[in-house]
Formats: sequence, C-alpha cells, structure tokens
Amino acid sequence: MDDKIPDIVVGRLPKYLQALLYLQETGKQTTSSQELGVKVGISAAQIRKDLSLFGEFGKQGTGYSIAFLIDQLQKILHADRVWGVALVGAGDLGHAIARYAGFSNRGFRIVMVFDNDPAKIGARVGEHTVQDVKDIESKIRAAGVTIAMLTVPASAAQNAADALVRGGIRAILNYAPITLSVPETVRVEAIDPIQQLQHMTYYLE
Amino acid sequence: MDDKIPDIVVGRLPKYLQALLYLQETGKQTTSSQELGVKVGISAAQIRKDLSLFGEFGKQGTGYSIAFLIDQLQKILHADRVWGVALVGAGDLGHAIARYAGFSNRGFRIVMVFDNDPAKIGARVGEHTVQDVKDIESKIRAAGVTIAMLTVPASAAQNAADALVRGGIRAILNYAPITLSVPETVRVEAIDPIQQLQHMTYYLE
DNA sequence: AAGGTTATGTGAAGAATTGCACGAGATTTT
DNA sequence: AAAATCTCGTGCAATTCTTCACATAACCTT
Repeated sequence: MDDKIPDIVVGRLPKYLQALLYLQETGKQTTSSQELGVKVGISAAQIRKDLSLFGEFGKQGTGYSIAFLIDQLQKILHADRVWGVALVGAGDLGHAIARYAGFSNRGFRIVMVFDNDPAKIGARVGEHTVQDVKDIESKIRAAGVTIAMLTVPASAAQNAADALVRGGIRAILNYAPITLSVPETVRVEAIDPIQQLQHMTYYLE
Repeated sequence: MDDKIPDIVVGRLPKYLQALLYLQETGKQTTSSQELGVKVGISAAQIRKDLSLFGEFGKQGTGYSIAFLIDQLQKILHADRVWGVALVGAGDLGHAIARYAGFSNRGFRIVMVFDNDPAKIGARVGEHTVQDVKDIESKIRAAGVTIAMLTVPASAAQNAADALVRGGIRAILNYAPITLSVPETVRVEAIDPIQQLQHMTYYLE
C-alpha cells in the first residue's frame, strides 16, 4: 500500500477502472477477477495480485463489489476529484480536445487554453478564450494548475514544455512527436499514434 | 532476426526511429547507443541489445550510421512504404486527424472516412468525402485497406470494429475509451488520454 | 447443517526483462 | 606506430514481472 508499487502496476489501474465503470453502467453490482480479466485482456491472477498491493478489496466466493472497487481505485489514482488542466496549442487537435466531453466526466477539466499564434489569441475554443503562451508561466502558477496537455507542433513543444515547467507544472501529456526534456520531478506521458501504428505494422504483411 | 522478438522490444523500435529521424534533421551523420539512449530515456545497453536482435547495425568505436539505422528500422517495422488507413468517425477528433499532415510524411495516408451521421455523410473532411458507415465492409475490402483508426463515441465503437473486422481489417488504432473485442488475428492499440492522465495523477499530491 | 461451488489473497516457482562488464574492432591522439 | 579512447555486441548475473496452485472464506443448495 506504499510507495514501492511498480509503475507497470499503476499503469494497469486506469484500465481496471475504466472497465469497472463500464460494468457499472450495465447495472452489475459485482464482478470477479476472472470477468474483469477477460474485459481488459489481463490474467485474473495478475489483477488479484495488482489489487492486493493496495488492500483486500474482494470477498472470497463472491468477488468484488463494483462500486466499492471503483471507489478504491479512484482514491488510489487520485481520480476522486476534478483536476484542472492547461491546454497548450489551439490547433485542430486542441480544439477537438477542448470540446470533448469525455474529460469532464472522468475527472479532468480544461481550465485554460494557450497558443502563440496572434490570429488565434483572443479567439474562443470551446468555452475558453485563447491566451498568449507568453503568459503561461504566470497564469498557470496563479491558477495552481499542475497538469498540462501539449498539442503544439513538434518544433514548438520543447519551448512550451520549458515554460510549463517554469510555471510549476507537475505532469504533461505530450501529443507532439518529440521526446521532451524535463526535470525528473515532472512526469511526461506521450501520445504518438504513428508509433502505435508502426508497432502494429511490424506484424503485418 | 526472426519471430521470437519480444513485443516489448517491437514497441521500442518506433521510439528509436523517431529519435533518429530527429537527429537526422539536425544534420548529424552518426550516433551512439549512449546518445540515443539519453534522447529516448532508455539505457544504452538496452538499445544495443534490442538492435542486436535484428542484426549488427553498428560499428565499434564509431557507433551507428543514422541514415543506415533509419533504413533498417523502417524495413523492420514495414515503415518503408505508405499504408492506407480508413478513418471511422468524422467528429472533431476525426477532423483533426484527417487534417494532420504528420501522418502522410511518416508512412500513413488516410484514404477513406466514414461516419454514421446522415448530416455528415457526403460532407468533406480534409480531402475526403464522408461515406456511410454501412458501406465500411465492402469499401475497405475493395480498397484492400488493412488499417483503421477509430474515432467514434464509445457506444458506437464495438459495432464499427465488428464491421471493420468483417471487411478484413488487420489493425485498429482505437481512440474510443472502451476495450474492443476482436478476433486474435486483429491487432488493436488503444489511445486513451484519460488513462494516461490517471497514470500520472497517481504520483501527484 | 453439511456438502458443493465459487473466487479471493498469496507464497513459491517460473519466465521475461534489464543491467553489467568485458573482449574486440575502429578511430584518434601523441 | 604505439597508446589511448571510444563503442559495439554479448554471455552472464540480477532484477522484475507473471503465473501457478492452494488454503481459506463466503455463498448456495438440498
């Protein structure tokens, strides 16, 4: 239940959570490591072992209460609150993200949008007004925002990341196809669809 | 150099490729496992071991020829050609993807766009006309498309995936926050930004 | 209430992945 | 041309991750 949780385990918890939320929507009350495993493509033993690192959430013979397990996982992942997120990059992708409803009902809310294009600054994106990237540092610091999503072109990504770091950001979800260089105290997760496509084309043909 | 390559290794190759392309842009001719490792955040020994599974691409004392290694990795990943991709879902995200130039110059080209919304069918998205999702099966089969990107709402994703599978799809990049059920012969990679954000929030606070 | 079934949590075994360290080839320096 | 430096490829060791299998507990049926 402490800090020696392997990162690979942490990475699976959101999958469990998502599958549980889905099961809950179908009206189920209870599930088993078996059933959950089939849903997420992970062995039942693996799931039991992962969960056992945090506590004893199940009941022998019965399985897991879906509502209870959702609650526990949300606490563990700090998904039991709403996180404000800064969106940097108001291009097509930024627009799509700003307008996507799926974030707000899963614990994340975009609270500010930045861009460096004078033509975009001042324009509206979703329910936000695009602000100048020059102000990132002070604005996110003032708002206490600790998470950012980066949807700028690769050529602008490192500079934007540097500004975010100066503003005290703690986590960056990076959509730009470039490896960001940040201090060890800042977490980065990358989304690069082309890398995932290439992972698959290896097995094709 | 055969089929017993661990999947986890295959997953790292696109990272190496991306970093190499970046290094090449800076005008460099040569790199080392050390330098590449710093760029992608992977140990030098790991990189050497990974590459050695496919051949001896480096030279002692000198390192790796960037152009040569790019060429080899592209062959290994089948990224030495252009793959046609079907895009299913013409919402905001689908639009952003269809208009993103980054795919075409990294080996993937969107060749058709589908949606089930009558208001969208017939409209233009990027350089494509949106087609009825009802025709997916025949259209992708006729075109010989084997890769799809799925950007429909979660509630429509499984049906769309089923249609793709019937049409002979081999790989699906799934943006919907739901686990798809497909035959073992079909590969699926998922992109779920919220899962990645939750992976990071575990470590925050 | 006893027997049967289900399904957890976990120690131990097994498998997979990563890191270490060194021989050997290539280049550069003195 | 010898010495020093660099860096690959790789066998082996260390570590990490996954699976197995079973004692235990809860529920269900008769």
